[in-house]
Amino acid sequence: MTIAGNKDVRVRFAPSPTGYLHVGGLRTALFNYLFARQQGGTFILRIEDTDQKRCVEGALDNLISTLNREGLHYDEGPEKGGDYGPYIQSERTEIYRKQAEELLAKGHAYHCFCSEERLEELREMQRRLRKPPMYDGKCRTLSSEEVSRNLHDGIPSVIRLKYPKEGRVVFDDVVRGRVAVENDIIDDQVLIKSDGFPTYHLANVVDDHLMKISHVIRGEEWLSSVPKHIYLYQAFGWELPVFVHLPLLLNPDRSKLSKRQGDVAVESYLEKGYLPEVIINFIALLGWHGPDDRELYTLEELEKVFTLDRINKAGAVFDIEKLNWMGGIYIRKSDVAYIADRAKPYFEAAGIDTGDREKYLKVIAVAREYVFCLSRIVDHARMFYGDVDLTDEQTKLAGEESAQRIYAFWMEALKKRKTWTKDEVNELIQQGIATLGVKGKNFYFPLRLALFGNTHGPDIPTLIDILGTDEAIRRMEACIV
RNA sequence: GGUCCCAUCGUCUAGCGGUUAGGACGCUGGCCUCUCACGCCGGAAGCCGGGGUUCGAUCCCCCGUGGGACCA
Repeated sequence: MTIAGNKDVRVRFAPSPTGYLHVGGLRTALFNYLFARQQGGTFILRIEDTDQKRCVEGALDNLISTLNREGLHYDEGPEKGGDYGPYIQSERTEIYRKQAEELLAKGHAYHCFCSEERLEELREMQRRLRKPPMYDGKCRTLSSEEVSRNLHDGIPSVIRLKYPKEGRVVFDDVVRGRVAVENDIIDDQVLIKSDGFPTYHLANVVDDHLMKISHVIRGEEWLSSVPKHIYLYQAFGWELPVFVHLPLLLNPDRSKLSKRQGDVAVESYLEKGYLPEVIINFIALLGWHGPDDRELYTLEELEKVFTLDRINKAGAVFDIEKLNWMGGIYIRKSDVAYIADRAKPYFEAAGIDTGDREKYLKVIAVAREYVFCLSRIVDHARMFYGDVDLTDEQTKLAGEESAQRIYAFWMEALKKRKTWTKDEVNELIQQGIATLGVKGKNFYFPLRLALFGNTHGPDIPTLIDILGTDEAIRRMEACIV
């Protein structure tokens, strides 16, 4: 199972196209991808859109583009193709129908003609009796004559799994170990709905088999439906895949990560300018940990070291604080030009002209020190472009007599030359302090205010270097009362 | 309600019978520094509870408690 170069390893990420990619989904996709790459296997994308109610226009394109932006390129799937297509379940309904027929013929499934009303009443009664809500098997024993008559009469029906009422299932999960479930608590799951579409359970098992999926790596929420799946595999006479149920991603209150409690769409993190590689790195560490204390990994590095046996069992809270920390690390450690290019759209959106490349790079080098995502860089960069806006209080500070003397000194000094190195500016600072008799904050704050619009920020030589001598003079002039 | 899963600092986690229980985020003290940010150094903070097994349990078993998921 851990032999590299295993061509038989075929895994899939099988999301529903509900409009956006959930971070939990991305984590599942990532682990599938990493396992495939680490093993030299195949990573497949399959779209589970049999629940038409949940499908959203444009969701598929969005899904694919997000996966691509995150670097999780699949080997087989929609648009790309492969030997086991189609990879969209709604295009495979004929297959499921045939498989359901087979189950019917083998006596592992049956037609159920119970109305929605009866089912509702049944549930209501079970609720009152504090019994687990499940189908009572009324149509299990229908004679073939009754079935064909009902079918002929056009009574709406579904096809249900004829799940055994006795015994127990025992199966192995790579993460959980051995799991045992009593059969009597398992419902006669609907396989084909009245609209002819299959349910998740049927489509999933059929596709996993036909697509030769070797390892089913998915979220823990599916663990409790494994017995039904196993029964299906056995009913068809198919070999079982290896099950790998991943721990859930959790909200801060430890419930399953949901839209209710913050952003869960990968796209929205991307929009905010979290680097794609940050999201991958961060999410890889939710439920998985490398062999040492390392926290920073590129996708390629993860591909090398990822193993299933280091997956954790317990759910993991999605901690935005730590994501932010990691975001900041990447923004500071990456190449300035790379960050500059990535940040450009945010500057354009803010109406800032980044045409002066040299200046822009200097701005980015400074502004990135303060942020954890690209969209925020602009907030720390806009003062280098356009005019400085001072509050009343700041204007008052700049208008003080000592501040005015400082400006006069600098305007006079800077005029002497076109360009100044940082060292030369530092010399000027020393001169200024000496001649004006002002030092420390009293010297620097008015300066930073005039040049930058804030008493906190980069050092003076850096500010003058970025702005250029002329602009620096102009800005101080603007502060002269 | 039933079933299943889970349980180490607030959070992410290392640990696979004997460790001063390690790392990271966050918090915090200090250093750097004109300020902020970065960076660096230090600190506080954890084995859910009770029984076993064992010379010895964070680790293995059972029960409880708590949390979660699924079923509708």
